[in-house]
Amino acid sequence: MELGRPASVADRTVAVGTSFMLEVNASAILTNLRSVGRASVSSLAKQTGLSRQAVSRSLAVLTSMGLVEISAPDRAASPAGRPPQMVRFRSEAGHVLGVDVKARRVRVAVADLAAEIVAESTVPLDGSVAFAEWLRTVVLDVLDQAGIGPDDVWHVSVAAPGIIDPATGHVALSPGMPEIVGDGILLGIRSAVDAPVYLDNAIKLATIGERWRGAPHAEQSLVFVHWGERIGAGILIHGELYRGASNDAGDLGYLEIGLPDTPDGTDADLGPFERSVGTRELLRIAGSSAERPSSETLTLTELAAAVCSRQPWALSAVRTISSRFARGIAVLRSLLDPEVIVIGGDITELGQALLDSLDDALRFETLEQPQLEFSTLGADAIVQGGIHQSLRWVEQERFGVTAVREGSSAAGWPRTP
Amino acid sequence: MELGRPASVADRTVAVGTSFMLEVNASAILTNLRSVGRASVSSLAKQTGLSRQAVSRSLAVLTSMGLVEISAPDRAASPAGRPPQMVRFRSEAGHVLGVDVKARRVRVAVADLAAEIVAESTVPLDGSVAFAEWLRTVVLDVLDQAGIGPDDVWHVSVAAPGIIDPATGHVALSPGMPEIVGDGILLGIRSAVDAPVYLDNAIKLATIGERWRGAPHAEQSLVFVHWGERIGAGILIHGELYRGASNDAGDLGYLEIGLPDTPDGTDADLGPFERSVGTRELLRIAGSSAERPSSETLTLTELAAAVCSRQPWALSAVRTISSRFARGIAVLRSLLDPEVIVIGGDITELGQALLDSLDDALRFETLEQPQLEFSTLGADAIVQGGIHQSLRWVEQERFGVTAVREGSSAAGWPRTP
DNA sequence: TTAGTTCCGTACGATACGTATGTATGTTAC
DNA sequence: GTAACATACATACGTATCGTACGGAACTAA
Repeated sequence: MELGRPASVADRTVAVGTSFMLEVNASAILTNLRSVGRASVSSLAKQTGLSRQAVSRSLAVLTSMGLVEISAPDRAASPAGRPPQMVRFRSEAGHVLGVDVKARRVRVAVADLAAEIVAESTVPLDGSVAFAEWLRTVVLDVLDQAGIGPDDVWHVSVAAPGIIDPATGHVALSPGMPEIVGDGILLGIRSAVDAPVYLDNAIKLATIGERWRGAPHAEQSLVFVHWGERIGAGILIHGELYRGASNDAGDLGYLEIGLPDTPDGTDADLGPFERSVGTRELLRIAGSSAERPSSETLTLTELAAAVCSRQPWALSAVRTISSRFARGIAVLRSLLDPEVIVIGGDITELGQALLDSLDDALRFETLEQPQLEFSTLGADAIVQGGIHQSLRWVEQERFGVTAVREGSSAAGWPRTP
Repeated sequence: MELGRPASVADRTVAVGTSFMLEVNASAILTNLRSVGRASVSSLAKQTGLSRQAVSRSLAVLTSMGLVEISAPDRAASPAGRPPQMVRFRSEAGHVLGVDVKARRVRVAVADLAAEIVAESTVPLDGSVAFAEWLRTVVLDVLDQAGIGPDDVWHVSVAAPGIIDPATGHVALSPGMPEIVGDGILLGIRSAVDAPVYLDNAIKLATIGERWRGAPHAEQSLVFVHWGERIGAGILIHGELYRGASNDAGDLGYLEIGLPDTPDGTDADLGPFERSVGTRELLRIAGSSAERPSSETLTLTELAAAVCSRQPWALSAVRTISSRFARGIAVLRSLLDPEVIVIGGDITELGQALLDSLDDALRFETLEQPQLEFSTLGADAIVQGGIHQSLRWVEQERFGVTAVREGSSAAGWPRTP
């Protein structure tokens, strides 16, 4: 279930039989075709450096696997001469699911192999029925909506809040959703579809989503910070999610860097950094300002409105919290030096004023600072990250070249008897 | 020169011609043989899953390349039957250089392809002659001592202090060694041997060395902290060195986490963290202790002796600095969560007392803390890291399977006409 | 000396690749 | 409308690799 490649000595790829070459070439051709969508045989031959015959052979295999399709000749493709038959990647050959489980609702998206979302559904949680059983019906409903059967799903990625071991999919802790602790999600999904399931923390998958759809210019390193009452981060390094030794990397909330803190005993459920820069502290600072006209409990949306109308007391609170958060960014910068830091979570309600304020606070840092952005995907990032994660699995396990050892070819490729 | 693999779509490996299979298999066999040293043809066949003929064919190619050698039959290898001819990896077929340039001396080590050091030399710097020219003679001397010629060197890795761009090998800044700024090192090495040269910051290569020889149990993530007057770190993630967007990741010295600092203006050449926990501050704290008998300027060696004899004033200073450093470790932990943190640099003179003191300071952290170790390699780590880096280049570029495209096979493998 | 075991070498069929040649199907010029 | 041209497709042939099969070589043990 883990996507990392072991690459040990024993697992080194060995070519046993000439059919291995076909496998290698078909995989290369498929990759090429997927990147362009439609192409002629000749253009594929030119791209890969193979002869047209070799390309044709590979395409025959791919056609029999249902992955490509030969469509009508297209005279527009080459101005003179016989018009080439076009080859198309059958992105409808398989589908993947991205699932976002939250305390109040579950969101499921079905995407084809070109990452195009073909069906999507957000369903409020129904507490009257067992979670696994309920999840099963939600998934089956979306599949029905997409017009595909359970067998058409190749891989599922699920995001949920809490502490999750992605190797097993076991949910160890989920303060906001006790019903998912254990293997309830896994069981629910597996009862609906017969495909590998990847289950991970929501922030991790959101990070993948941001890298992929939100900030694709961050090739190598990206940090996604979820900034709300709680604060957590996902770290992408070398284009891969980095989890750390205890599956705990990016635990910004418990960062302790000498910032002002609440008195002992208050907000003990939060970490030091959360107590200092989380939205709860922000609302406390802004709400208790002497200049503020009202004295009712302040909400984030009200604060955002006040910031928007440039109320001094609101701007002042944002500046205070920004300067504290900037200290955290500076620490992140000196240790990790990421290309981009993407900020998501409730705090983004504050809009450009917050970004400006952060930039001001970081202006005095000596080191070159990373690019700072708000998430452009918002809540979508999680589902998108799941889809991307699943498609990466498909690429590696079903489209990738398999290590042929001791005659046991891996799944996906047909044996030529 | 960069070892990372681009793996773009266009560069995807394509099998053009059946000789590709031989290449794949020979590479796999070579890897296998390298891991065991000596093996019979049959055992290699069993290991790789290939037929004996295929193994023999590959071995013939490898023999013609000079990489393997068929030695006398060994009756001990199989108790009954005809004794097998043994195949040996010719680790003397090529050599790599690890070079450690420091302000006062240069250290050069020659290693064979089995990473065995065959010659080593540490030469004090000679300021009377141009640096590049001097480096050239040092390198040639060591090669002479190893009994090999310049053509037998396949790759060189050089470590130097300062800000270095490993992509170009250009030294941008080196406060302690102005003579190496620019391309002096590159020119000196290249005038001695005709091989690719990798030039990087010393801490980075030390990190690789620690991972490889010092703490090989840290498979995935390791942070090497150089702790002296200055403080810097190298970060290994996913088994790879992580540099960050500005080639600046792990810049611990400029970490600012609210620790006690010197008054403004003092030690302006150091960063905040260095001013707070570096050896200069340690000696200042210990030296100004009222309990200390002498009032002369304290050296680290004297302090280490005092710690060893359990002088209260020395232990107290170590405790103070440890608790500050532990704060930095905690930050590192919450952001990066590495498996192991290896500490090197002058501070290791203090020995076990420092480690104990750090453990005490970290005991109260809520999160599970990473394993804390002293470097077992010391100054050797840099040269060892260089050798490892070079051998990795050799593996990828000369032993690895090359993407065969448009008939242009990569270097190393013979064309079969 | 003989049986058993293991290794080495050659022969054969299968498969994939590239090159070469011929055929099919379009556009363009007259 | 027909000829010339350009491109794509299809078939045939030679090359190289692999695996399997079989016979000879070398050594041990009875």
